[in-house]
Amino acid sequence: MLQVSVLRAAPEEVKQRLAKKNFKDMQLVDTIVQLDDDRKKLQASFDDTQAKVNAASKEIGMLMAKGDKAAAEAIKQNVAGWKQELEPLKEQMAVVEKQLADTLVQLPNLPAPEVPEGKTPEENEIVRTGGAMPDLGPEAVPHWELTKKYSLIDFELGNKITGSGFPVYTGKGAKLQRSLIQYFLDFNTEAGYTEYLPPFMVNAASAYATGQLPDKEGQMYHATEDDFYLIPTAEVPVTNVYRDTILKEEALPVKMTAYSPCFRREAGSYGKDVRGLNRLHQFEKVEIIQIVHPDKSYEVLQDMIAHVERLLQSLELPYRILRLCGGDMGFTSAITYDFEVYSAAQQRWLEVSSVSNFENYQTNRMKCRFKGADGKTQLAHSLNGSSLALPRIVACLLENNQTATGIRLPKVLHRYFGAEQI
RNA sequence: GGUGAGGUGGAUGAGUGGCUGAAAUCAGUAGUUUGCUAAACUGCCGUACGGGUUAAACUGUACCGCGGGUUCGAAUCCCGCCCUCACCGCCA
Repeated sequence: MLQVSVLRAAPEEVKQRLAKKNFKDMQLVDTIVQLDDDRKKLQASFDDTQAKVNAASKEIGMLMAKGDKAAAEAIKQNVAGWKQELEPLKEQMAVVEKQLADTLVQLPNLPAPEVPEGKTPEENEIVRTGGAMPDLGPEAVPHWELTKKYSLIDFELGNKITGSGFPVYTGKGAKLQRSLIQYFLDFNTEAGYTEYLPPFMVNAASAYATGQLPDKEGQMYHATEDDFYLIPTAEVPVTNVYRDTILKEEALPVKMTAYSPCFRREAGSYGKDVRGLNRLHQFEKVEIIQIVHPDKSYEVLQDMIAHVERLLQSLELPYRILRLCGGDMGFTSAITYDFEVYSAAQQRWLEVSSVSNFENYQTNRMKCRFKGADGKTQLAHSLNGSSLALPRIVACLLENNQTATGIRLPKVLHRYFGAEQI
């Protein structure tokens, strides 16, 4: 969440930047500043009164020790009065603090200056395009036919076992998943990321810290008996490794990578968007996460983009990198670059990665700080990106590499998959 | 799931109602001294939210797993919850 100090310092500038993100509820900014004023006043008066109570209590203790019971009793009368004053103050403070917290989380992160103006995905900016477009013959088919033809994925079986959006990978299809996960993790750890294998369910505090709650509650599967949430991405458990911690400056940057299945309810999706592997309720993904010094986060963002780009290049897929416009960005992000690969048979671009700098929006919620050389603690910056989400990569690999005799695999996968084609 | 024992500052660990935001030791850090692959001594060394200051200094409040309660006063007493450990049960 945003820091109140930022809102106080320049409320009008904050509003302007929020407007770029297509945020409408501008009076919230003023509401927050007002609530914070109220909070400060209440605390000042509460603290003053409490100080009197504390001083009196100490005095009572000393009088009792001396045996001056009468004097002690007299002071007790005063204390009783102050305590009555404290009760309503305490209640008001709790109310104001809750309002402040509830309001503050309604503000999205501020977009970085270089975020393009725009409200819809059409207004995203294409940064660059890479890889060679395949030249498929007219007999090319979409991946949902290929997965059937080669017995790689059984969507109907998934329907029976669970429901739609829960595919069952079989035989070489399952092995391809495993190969990709293994390859992606190796690629990341070789670049200095430490591998984590996190829990696939988190508690509410963790979901709140990375911003899934309260904003996207309906997107997550919720195990109500134990109040756990199935993770929508490994970002949630892995970023929370550093919740409520104060790092040493020399511990930065923290670089983490993790494989996990991702669970998303995707309520309201339909049509060709959800056909085959395009959108699932459960899918596999490898994520990269960094926690860095605030001065370095934009440099690191470029590193992460280059890292994901190299990974896509190694898979020999045609791709493009988009800089998302303000209106299409996520709630918690300051800037986001999406990676899309071209699905030759569907003739459309499919998102396979999203690399974002959250600046201190997540770390402020998480209370993830570091102690600088000057001894002061300050919030770190957090970033993350997919490297990569599997389903659409698989869709493109299958479609773009289909031949009359089978499906070719890119060189880097040969040793993981144990064969050069399917 | 059951029974028992516990959860104190970076670590170990003292503290059963007031003089404890918390002993002591270790680690960390600044310095002094002696000098040589280091030792001794001294100071400093939690977090959050306020007040205050150009910035400090200084100062108020809260925090000893979390949340309530008793009391003039709670790390200390009571209740609920969470977690850890041991044993039992169950089990990949």
